[in-house]
This record gives sequence, C-alpha cells and structure tokens, in this order.
Amino acid sequence: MRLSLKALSYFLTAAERGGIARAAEDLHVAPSAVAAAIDQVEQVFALKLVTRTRAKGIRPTATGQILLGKVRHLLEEYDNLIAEGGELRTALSGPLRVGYYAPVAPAFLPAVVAPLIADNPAVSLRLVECDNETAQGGLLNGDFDVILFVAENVKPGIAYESLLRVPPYLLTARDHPLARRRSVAVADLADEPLVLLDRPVVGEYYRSILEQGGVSPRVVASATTTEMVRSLVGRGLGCALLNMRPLAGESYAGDRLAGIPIRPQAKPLQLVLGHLQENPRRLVRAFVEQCRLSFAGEAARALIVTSPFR
Amino acid sequence: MRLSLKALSYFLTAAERGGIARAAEDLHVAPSAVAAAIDQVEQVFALKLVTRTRAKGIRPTATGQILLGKVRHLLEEYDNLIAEGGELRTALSGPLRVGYYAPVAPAFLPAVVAPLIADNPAVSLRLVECDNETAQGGLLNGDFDVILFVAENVKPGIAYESLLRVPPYLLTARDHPLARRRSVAVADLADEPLVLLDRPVVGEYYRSILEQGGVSPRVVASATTTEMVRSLVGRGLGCALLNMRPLAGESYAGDRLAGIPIRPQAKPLQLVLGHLQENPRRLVRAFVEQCRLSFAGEAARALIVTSPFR
DNA sequence: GATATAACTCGGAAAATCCGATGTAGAGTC
DNA sequence: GACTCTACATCGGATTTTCCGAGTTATATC
Repeated sequence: MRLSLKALSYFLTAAERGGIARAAEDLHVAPSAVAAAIDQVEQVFALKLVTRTRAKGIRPTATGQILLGKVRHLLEEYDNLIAEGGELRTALSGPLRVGYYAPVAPAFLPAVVAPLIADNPAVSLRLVECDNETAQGGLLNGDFDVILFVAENVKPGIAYESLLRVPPYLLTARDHPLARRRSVAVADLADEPLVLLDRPVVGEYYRSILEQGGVSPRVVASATTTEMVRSLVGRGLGCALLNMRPLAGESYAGDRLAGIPIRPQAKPLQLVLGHLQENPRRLVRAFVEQCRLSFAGEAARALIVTSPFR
Repeated sequence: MRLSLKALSYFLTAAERGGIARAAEDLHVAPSAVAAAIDQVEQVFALKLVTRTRAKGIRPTATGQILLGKVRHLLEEYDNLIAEGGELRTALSGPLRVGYYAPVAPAFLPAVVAPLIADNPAVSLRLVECDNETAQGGLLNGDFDVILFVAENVKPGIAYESLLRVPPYLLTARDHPLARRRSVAVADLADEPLVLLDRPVVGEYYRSILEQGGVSPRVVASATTTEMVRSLVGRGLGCALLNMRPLAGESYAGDRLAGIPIRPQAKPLQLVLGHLQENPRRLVRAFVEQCRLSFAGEAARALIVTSPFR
C-alpha cells in the first residue's frame, strides 16, 4: 500500500483549490501535511505533477491534470462505497436471500414478502428451497440472509425464534372412513397403509411418532415432496402424516383431501426463523419483523390442523 | 477518512482466504492486524460482515458478500490508478499537448511528430497555435506539455533550449529589383514600402532592426498572419522582414516570392523549445528528443535564409 | 479426552502522520 | 527600489495510528 487515499485526496483538493494553504484550511490540517502528501504522490509516480510558485500557490501540470482526472474518479468510487455501505445498513434495498425448509412455504411466504417488496421497489428477493441442513449451513456461510427451518439439530451460531408450533395431522382421501372422525389416535393407524414423506428431519419425526404410539408402520409408498404425498393419498393409496397444510383443498391430481388431528396431541414441529444476531442490515430486520407479524395473526392458524377439515 | 484502503484490502483478502491467519500470512502482517482491520470495517458500517468461528476461520455473511463485491471493485480501481500512473511515466501514450508560437510551424512540426505517432498509436496529439505569452502561461498552468516559442521575455520557471537561430531576411516579390541582390543592408530599405508582420514580440523586433539600421520605416500595410504578409508582398505592395520561411515558393495568391539575407547579419530570433524540467513523462521526453533530432539535421537549414532564394 | 487449529485480547513498540515555528522566494504597492 | 504580504519549504518534536507477539480461549477432529 504505497499510496494512501488520504494522500490522494490531499493532492486533489490542493490542486482544486489551487494552493497548499487553502487546501489545508479546507481539510483542517497543517499545510505541511498537504505538502508532504503532494510530495508523496509525485514520488510514487516519479512525475512532476504540480508547479509550485511561492506567494501564488500551485497549479497542476499537464501530466498532473491527466492523473487528477483518474484520482477524482477513484475518490468518487470510494465515497460511493462508503455511502452504499451505509445504505446497506439503513435502506430497504438490495438483495434479500431467503433459504427455507418448509415445503408448504408457497402457502404463506408470498403473503409475508408482499408488503416488503410492494413498499420497496429496490428490493430483489431470492427464495431458495432446500433441506434443513443446507439452510443452516447457507446461513452460516453467507448464502442466505435469513432462513425458515425446523428446530431440530440447530447449529451453533444460529439465532432463531419460533414462528409456529405445528402439530401433526392425518391426511386422508376425502372418502376415507377415517375422514369422518373428529380426531384419531396413533393406534388407529396400526392397520392403515401409510404414505411417508421421506425428507430429512420429518422422515424420522414421523417414524418416531408412530413408534411411540406402538405402531409399526405399513409404508406402501414414500415420496420426497409434500405434493406427491398429497396426490398419492388423494388417490387412495393410504394415509399420511403431515404437519403444515396448504390452503388448497385438493391435490395436483384433482382429488379432494381431508385432515384429522392426532390425539393425544403428539409433539409438534417448530417452524422457526433463523438469522445471525448482531447488526443485520435493515432489510433483514424488516423481513424478520414481517414474519413475526404474519405468524402472530390469525391467518397463520390456517396453516395448522387443530380440527378436522375436508 | 474513516476507513483506509489498507483496512479494506485486509478485509478482502481475509474473506477470500477464509481466515484471518491465512490472510495475515499472505499479507506478511500479524493476525491481530488483520483482525483489527475487519473490526474496523464492521464498525464503520455497523454491520456484521463475517462470521468468525474459532478453529475454522471466517466466512463473509450474505451482507458481507454484497459489500465485498464493491470493495473488490474499488481495490481494482486503485490498482488501475497506480498502474496507469506508472504507465504515464514509462509508456509512450496518452495526450500530448503542444503550444506553439511559430507561424511557420506547419512547415516542420508534422515532420517532427510523424515518427512519434507512427510508432505509438496510443498517442493523441493536440497542437495549439497561440502567441508567445499564452504559450508560456499555458505551460505553467498545465495547458501544455511543451511549447515552441521565441526566446523573448521568458517567464521564470520555464526551462528552454534553443532549436534554431533564425536570422531575418527580406521577402520580396520575385520581380522586385532587390530580388537580384545577393544580400541587402537595412539602409537599402530606407525608401522601400514595407509590409509589417504585426504580432507580439516580432513586431517590435522588426521595428528595432529598422531603427538600428537608421531607417524610419514606411509601412504601407501590416498584417497579423505570416501568410497575409506573404501574399501582400507577392502582390507587389512592398517588401517585408521575416525570419522563418515556409518551403512553399509562392503565396496563397499564387504569386512567386524571393528572399534575400540581411547584411550585416542582424540579431537573429531564437526558436526555442520550452518545458518543465524534473520528471516529465516519457512521452514528453520523446517529443523533446525528436525536436532535437529534427533541428540538428540538415533539413532544418531549409527553414532559414542565409543565401538568396527565388 | 487429547490434540490441533485459529480467533481473541492486550500491553508495549514501531511507524506513520501531523503540528508549528522558522525560513525564503515571489508578487504587489507606493 | 524598499517594504509588505502571501504562500511554499523545511525540520524537529509530538501525537496518533498501526503493528507485533505472547498468552488465552473456543471449536473441531480424532
């Protein structure tokens, strides 16, 4: 780092003000400091950049003027950087990268982000669906600003807060015998063919619920997406355990579905919002705040199943 | 100047190397210096920019990555500036601004600059015709890199070297009686109608020559350009005193001209090359050198009149 | 549980920067 | 031509910034 920005800016203002003393006044430093800065710049480039005449001040040489243009440009870039850095903290703009492990997210995330991007056109949103591990890893390694995920095996360094406790429910085809029940016990599923959502965390979670209910599951199918599970269930292949529910009453295949709470209430999943504490930028804070608002309201209850639906 | 470029570059290499210790190794500084730089950047922006995990290193956060892009850009601009500054000294490129007070310059300047721009396509030439004062002023205030002018009233601060000693000669129409003489004395002009080139420096110069020869001039016309003088003389209005001569034997009006040396030889004008000493850029030095070469050769003798021509 | 890695802390040292007094050259004035 | 004023030049000393290095601590890995 041969040449400091400070020296360059001293050089620039001295050239613009046409004198070392004048520049020193503007910069609130001693004239000797400005003179030293100019000496330094001239030395580094080994060029005569200004003509200094006593009692009159200084003037840039032709060569100096060429260089001054470039210096002026660089210092503007620097100012931009500082300003943009400040805006990064204060302004609601720029990219917001959200990683989420919540297959039903399309049911609620649009509503969460809608006011944010409506009020702030400079915001660009990037939503990345991933599993619980990569969501957390992505937050830690800078891929995501915030993540929505399930509170299991939370990595150290991630601060998180609960958005919603989501109890499991039984998903059946609408014409399934169980669909008329007000609730079901895990034991009732002993002889039922089951479709299993086989994804990280929740796969084991569903198995553990069945196991704790004394049921060894008869898995007729497993699938890695919620919607595939729903469509299989809608077709009558079996029932399924799920937690969140989309607002759509029928599957992609067009079959009607029903949901029944599990009794006694099994351990719910925790949908949580993860972020890094300490000085996030304002856009991130705004998103966090918006999540809190959305999940505090009544609308969030539509995502969980505490009473039967069909 | 809150944030130094050094701090930013430490921050950048730490982020790129993924560790404070690794960066310190690259930068040949102690890790604590790098850590302090990162702290400083985070403080200035009041943002969390990196996640620091002991035993593993650091990673930029999502926000940090946004900022790092900008920082990387700024540092590249800085490197460019340093490199371009160096090239300014070493490379034969960029603008070269020449001011000249030499009406006959079109007769020789093209030949001087031709090899320069032929060999170095990145050179852009700006030739400005002006009077002796503005040429010198322009050199001092940075309008010109070099100047060609007459060695009269040279301002302090300008270094100059003689290119050519140019004695005066008498210009006549080709059919003028004096045109057959091998030389003329100033006294011979006592009754001749004269056309005077009325420009700074040379105007008084010609008057002083006549005065010292004991002749009070009969000025029938004066003009501010050499070519107008030549055309007036060619038309037979009178004779004129000039110093340099263009290579063209006839005036713009198509009349043929003749020139005769003055005897005894009057004080010549000095065509000089002015520049600022101390560290000019290489392009300027190359131009100066080219001037020396051109005026040292035989070709330059064609510009002065030591024997009659017609 | 042992070991290795790498960030953190902090006091002192080194270096860069700055100040301020003094000197000096040029420009303007009478 | 003498005087004055302005503004750059110089340099020793003070101040601030930066850096080093050793010891500490937290995390990862085996």
